[in-house]
Order: sequence, then C-alpha cells, then structure tokens
Amino acid sequence: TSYDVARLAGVSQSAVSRCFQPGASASEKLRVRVRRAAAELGYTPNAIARSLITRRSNLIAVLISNLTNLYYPEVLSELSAHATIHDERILLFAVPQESDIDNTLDQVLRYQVDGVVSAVRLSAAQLEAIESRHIPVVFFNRYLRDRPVNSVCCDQVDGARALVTRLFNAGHRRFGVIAGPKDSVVGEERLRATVETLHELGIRDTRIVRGSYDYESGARGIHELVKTSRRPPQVVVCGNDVMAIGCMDAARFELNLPVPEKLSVVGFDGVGPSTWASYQLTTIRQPIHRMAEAALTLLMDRVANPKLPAEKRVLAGQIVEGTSARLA
Amino acid sequence: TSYDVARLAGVSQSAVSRCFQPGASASEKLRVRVRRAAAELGYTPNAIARSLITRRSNLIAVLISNLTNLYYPEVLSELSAHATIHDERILLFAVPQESDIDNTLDQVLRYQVDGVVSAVRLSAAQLEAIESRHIPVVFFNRYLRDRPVNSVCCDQVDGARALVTRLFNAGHRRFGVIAGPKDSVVGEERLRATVETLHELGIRDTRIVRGSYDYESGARGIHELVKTSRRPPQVVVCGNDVMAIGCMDAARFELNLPVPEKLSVVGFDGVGPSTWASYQLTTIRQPIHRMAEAALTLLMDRVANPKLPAEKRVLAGQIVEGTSARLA
DNA sequence: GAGCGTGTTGCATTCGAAGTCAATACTTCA
DNA sequence: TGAAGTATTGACTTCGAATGCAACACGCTC
Repeated sequence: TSYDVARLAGVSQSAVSRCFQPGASASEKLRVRVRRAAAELGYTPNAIARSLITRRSNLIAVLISNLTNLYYPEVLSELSAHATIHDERILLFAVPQESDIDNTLDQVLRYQVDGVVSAVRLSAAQLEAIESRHIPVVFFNRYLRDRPVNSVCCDQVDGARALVTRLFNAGHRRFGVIAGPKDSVVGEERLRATVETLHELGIRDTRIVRGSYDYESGARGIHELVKTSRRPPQVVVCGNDVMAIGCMDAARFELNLPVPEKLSVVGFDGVGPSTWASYQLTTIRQPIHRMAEAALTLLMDRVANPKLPAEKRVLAGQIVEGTSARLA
Repeated sequence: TSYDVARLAGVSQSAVSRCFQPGASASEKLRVRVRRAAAELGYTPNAIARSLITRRSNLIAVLISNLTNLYYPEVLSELSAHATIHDERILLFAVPQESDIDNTLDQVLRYQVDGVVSAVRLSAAQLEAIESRHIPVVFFNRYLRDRPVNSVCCDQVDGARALVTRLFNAGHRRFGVIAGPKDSVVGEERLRATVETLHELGIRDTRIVRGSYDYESGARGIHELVKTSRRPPQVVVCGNDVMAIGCMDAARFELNLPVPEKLSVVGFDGVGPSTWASYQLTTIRQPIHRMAEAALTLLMDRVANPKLPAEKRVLAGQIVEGTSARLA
C-alpha cells in the first residue's frame, strides 16, 4: 500500500518509502506531495514489512515473572517509558512458571526482537540460546555467577551493611532474617551481606527463615522466628518490602509485638505501600527509574554495537527512614 | 534461512514451511528430516516474515495507563496469560498521558496488531481510526456512551447498590463519598449508583469529594469530608481500594477516627493490599481473571469473524466483607 | 555554454516464509 | 496389472517496504 500512495502522488514506491524516513534523500516538494497522498489514503507504514528488510524490529522483549509483586509494575512502567525514548516497543512476556521459560524464549526468538530485558532467571544455556542469535540481553536485578553478562542491579551489599550497622548502633542485638527464596541471586546477596555484617559486629546466632517474597510468607516468617527462639528477635530484616509488611501485620495483630516498640522491621525495595501510614517502612529504596534507564541504554548500545563487552551496572539504593524500626 | 534448512535437508523451502505448520500436508518422514535439519542449524521460524504474508501478526496491543495503580498489574498479568492461550503475544503500551495517545495509536497501527485491548480512554475518533483498519478493539472496564463498542466491565451498579443498602441496614445514615475523577466512566457509574441508592433510601445530603484513585487523594478526601461537614460521616464509600486505604490511614492516624468504630470505609476493586491485616477492607472484588478471559475471547472471536456486532459483557463483582465497615 | 558536483528520483532486488497450482509418488481396488 | 484416486512435494509468486545503483536534473563556476 505504499504503492497506492505512490500511485496517487504520481511518484515511485521508493520515493514514498524515503519520505517516511528521517535521514533519507527527498526534496521538500516531494515530501509534501507524498504526505498529502498518504493522509488522504490513511496510510501508515507497515512496521512488520520494514522490520523484514531492515532486520530491526524495534521490539524489545521484557521477561517478567510475577507482575502481582508490587515491585515489578513499577519496573515495567519505567522500562516502557525508556523504551519509548529509544523508539522501541515492548513485547511483554509474563512468565507464569520457570518451566515455561523455554517456550517463552522460543517466541522471543521468533519475533526477532532487537534485545531482551530479563527480570527472570535464565540458565546459562537459555542465555546462550539468545545471544548466539546476536540478540543482546540485559538482566534486571539479576545476573549469572559463572559468566559475565549485561546487568543492572541495585547495590544490595552496601545498603544492607549500612542498614544493619545502623540497627546495631541503635542497640539491637537479637536479629532475625526473613530471606527470599534460594534461587534469587539478589536475595542471596542481601542475605549474605546481612549475615556477614552481623558477624563482623560479633553477632553470630542470627535466625534465618525463608520466604517467597509475598505477604503471607512474611507473616509466616515472623511466626516461625518467634516460635523457634527462646526470645523473639528485636529486629527482623526482610528480603523485600512485601514480606516486611506481612511481618509487621502479623507481629502487631497476631503476636502482640508492637512495631517498632518491641520489634523493628526493615525491608528492601521501597515499593509504594511501604510509605503508607500504617507501615512507614524503613527500607532500601531501589532507584528503579535510573535502573530502567541504565538497562535500556546498556541494551541499545549493544544493539548499535554488538561487540561491546558485557557490563554490569550497580546503582546504590537509598535508605528510607520510616518508623518501622528504631534506628537510634 | 528456511532455505538453509531446506538445503541441508535436501528438500524445498515450501516443504520446510509446511513442517512448521500444524495442519499442513507433509509426511511424517519429511517432518522428521526437516526437524532434524532445523535443530542442527538452530532454526526458528521468523514470525515477522510469516506475519507479512499471512496478514496476521499474533500480536495484541494492550493499552494501559498507570501501571503503578495496583489494579492494573493484575489485569495485565491475566491478559497475558489468556493471550498465551490464544497464541498471541502482548505488545504493551503504557500510556503516560492522555495527550500521548495519538502517537501511541500510530504505533499500534504500524505493527499490524490483530486486536487491541484498551484499559485507557479513547475518543470516538481514535477508536474509529483503529476500527477503520478492521482491527477489533475491546475496552476493559470502560466504554463509550455514544456508540456501541466491545467491552468487558465489572458491574458497578448492582454491587454498589447492594453494598450501600447493607451499610444503610447496618444503621449508617451519614454517608460520604470519595469518588474518582470525572473522566472515569466506571467511576461515574459507581458514583451514580451510590447516590441513587441513597436517594431511594431517603438520604439526600451526601457529601461528595473527588480523588484521583491514589493513596494521597484518599487521605485528602477524608480530611475534606470531615472539614466541610458539621459532623463527620459515619461511612465513606471510596471509588477504589487505594483511596479507601488512604482514607483509612488518614482517619486513624490523623483524624482520630478509629475504623470501623467511628468510621466505616468501603472500596472497590479488591486489590491485593485490601486483604492485608491492617486494612481488611470491605470492598467489591472484580473478577479480573474472568474479565480478562472474556476480553480475549471477545477479541479473538472478532479476529476470526470481523462481522460480529459489538458486544458488552458485564460480570458481577463480589462483595468482600472485611472489617473496615460495620455491616450489621 | 561546457563541465562538474550535488541533490533527487526510479528501477530492480531483497528480506523470510506461506500459499497456489501443477507435478509426482503412493494406495487401493477391480 | 492398470486405472483412479489421494497424499506429498516443488517451482514460483506474494506480502510491503528499504536500499544499491544508475539516471537524471539542477546549480554553479570558469
């Protein structure tokens, strides 16, 4: 149908094509004539056909697991905004389960996406399957241990150290941890940083329980911590905000442990509800806006120049002082 | 590169093509041979090229405004799941502002999507621009007043009537409303249903304030209601859960109005946090799962048969009895 | 006015797979 | 064994736009 426009405008199809590209050689006179004809016919360039010949789809695959997790919607929103800036569209893959990833990746490949932003775990083989097609991949708050990959992460270590140290300095001695699941790399880092810092401060008997990043597991976590210790912890470090919120609610309403008077609670992420008056969570806020920006920049740089080496960008989180923890 | 596979397998390109289609005529022997060759070369069909010839992209555009609104992530998640069932991928358009919609729609058209699910407001002209290309559109919890369109909505009216009636029967007489913005069609319906029901029950002096569906506006709303009335309302009907939560927090922590003892609060939507122990919101839960299913079915039916007339599906919401309102 | 350079334009080809149609191979039954 | 019918396969064209290359037009200089 660029032919239709061409016919109506009395020019060649190539001319029409060039009128819809920014840098192409076409006189102003022609541009006007073609645009008028296009408007008359309601012509819009076909991105699919264009992609076929340019080998550039202007599509970015975004892999996300549980959108219902409060943290991811904000990530997705920011990624979308930055994709638009780079003139890319988002092909969304909400991966229901890990076992479905291979099917998902097959679809990713079929659509000839320009790049992939993955907020889900990928095996080395899965990553390799994508990169062998020369499609750059950037991990979001994730990476692989055994080989370098492009990734953008929030610094878990420094934040955790600082937070734990401040809690220690405020007089807390009995720590509990509600960690994320073992397969979360950043979760394990948060955990490791927390435990290491406590060790350095001379605290060795920290109880650790596992959660799954949701509200219920935060509530279960504090129950478990209380049940399995002689004395309840004075402070609980949670793997994310949602678990921290679950923990606070359970502590207050089920365990009769007022927060922060009898129990301090801290989280990670800085999701919207963490600032709600009922919680006012002390947490480490991830700079999601800048992380998304970095992810897209990293990705588009590699689309432009595939030979760039893998890069990991680590952005500092910011401690948000709420009232859920006694900090002094 | 389907040619490469063909060459390696010693067959024609058409044969390869047919081996990757379910219903096509190809012998088992050939299928095996081709699949082996494809595996060896790591071949994956190019969906872009396929779309060009089949005039079917297997792409569905999803238009969503503020992903950060707790309610939309769940919608998106369900839409994604159902799209997968219909073998469609989601092209996500997170519309930052209403003014950007025209640019967004231009992109939607370029990508030759099979259909559009819109959770944002579209003008009649914008809708027409899409449908004139024979692309079916389904609105999600939205519709146009002046002309029939495909849409899936949660029934606001019956739910609101039932809820208000129960609140009345529980003895509440002084009602306040924190409504959504005027441009939200479903918000206006909720409001109208609430006010009408109150009228029928003989209550006419209901104070109404406007919010913008976020936490802060819920908090502002209750302040305003309290400030501008001789006596504070006994119950506040909020346009959505997030405002209800903001209202509860402000009532409890800033206005010294314990919920539900001195103030009952109800919401709409049934988002995740509404069930948290701090809130236990009484609300009308939208059947998002079934709504998404209906939206996709409606859409795919029209992809298959464009001549189907517009249809509006209204699903009932379910009252969730929390403890945020005295109901008896 | 001839020669040269720059700026425009059109022709023909290309991207990768799907589908039409005709040719061929294989079955089945008399 | 042969005829008729069905299943399988391949050659060729098609989808819609981008681009290399050649052709042409125009402006400028000497």
